[in-house]
Amino acid sequence: MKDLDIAEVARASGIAASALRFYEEQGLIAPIGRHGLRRLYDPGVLERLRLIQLGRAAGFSLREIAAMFAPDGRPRIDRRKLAAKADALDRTIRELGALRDGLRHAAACPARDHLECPSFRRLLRAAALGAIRPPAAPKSAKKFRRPASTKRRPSSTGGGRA
Amino acid sequence: MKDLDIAEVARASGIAASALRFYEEQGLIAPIGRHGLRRLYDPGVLERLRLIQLGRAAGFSLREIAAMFAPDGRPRIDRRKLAAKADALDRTIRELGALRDGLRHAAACPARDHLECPSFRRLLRAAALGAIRPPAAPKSAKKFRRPASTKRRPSSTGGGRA
DNA sequence: CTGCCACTTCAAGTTCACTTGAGGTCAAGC
DNA sequence: GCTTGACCTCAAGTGAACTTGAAGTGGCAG
Repeated sequence: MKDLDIAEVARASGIAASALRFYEEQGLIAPIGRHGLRRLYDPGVLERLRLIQLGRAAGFSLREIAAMFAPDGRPRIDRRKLAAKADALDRTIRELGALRDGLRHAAACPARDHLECPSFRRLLRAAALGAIRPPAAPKSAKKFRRPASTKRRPSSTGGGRA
Repeated sequence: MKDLDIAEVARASGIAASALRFYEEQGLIAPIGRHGLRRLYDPGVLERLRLIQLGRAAGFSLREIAAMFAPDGRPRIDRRKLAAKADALDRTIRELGALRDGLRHAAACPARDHLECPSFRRLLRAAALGAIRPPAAPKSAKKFRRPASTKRRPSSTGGGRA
């Protein structure tokens, strides 16, 4: 395939060009070359970006993601850490599952005060078992400059605590 | 039960006193009174804090959480929004599940370059289907005020994009 | 009554992940 | 050959969620 310029990558990945440059600065991606000043990207960068987005969604910091990617390109990953992360993710998933059930219950439960509902409290208690590591909060989302859609609403960030 | 002072709440919840004051400033919690200058909390605040932590883990911003709590105290929640959030959570959970599987696979797969492994690529593709909303990044996690340590290493935060 | 020190307020600082703005370059179209 | 404008760099700004520091207050042990 032909190489892509930054605008094409931005369009294809849904990631702003400024963010792509930032990722490069952080060592997460790299262009294969330049055409004049302009960066040229191998189409494979799109897969890498998907991996990055995924990692972010899972609560990894860019630094952590960079660490599991290796500076040179391919995902040289520490298998032990990977397994540990998978376990952590599993816990998070279970907690989020409990939260989801709690939300659904709250949406359906006729009780006026959810904290009075025994089943809601049970879910709450179950979900709160593991020390939760809050994800990071996106800022706002500017998009790159597409006309419609892309609603971008930050989510949250957190201060995790012991 | 007896009322708690801020240090007790911090200890019981695992949330720093400074964060509790911050939450109060943001309208997320409130003391039931004061003893002199000192805040006194109803033990019920602990449940509220669990809910807040859970919400943060699920990717809600403090603002969003405050919105679903109501300024007066009880969780007056918009059932429609709740259901929508549950659906969004469900998508996130599925994506994280795919990511977890991908991580586990990567930890076990003998292929040197995971991107060359068809099953890893398939997982990647599956996981990337939904536009992912990255969570927020906790700053560090200071704990409340333990003597040593507190190394402060942030984890991640994210900028989501369409 | 004295002193301690946990608690208080308030402003400023920090981290993360980007975005924005100013000023510059250059490939391509006219 | 000149203009255009997408792309460039670099510094500074932004927002979220807290933390930190300085200066003050007051309950309570002694």
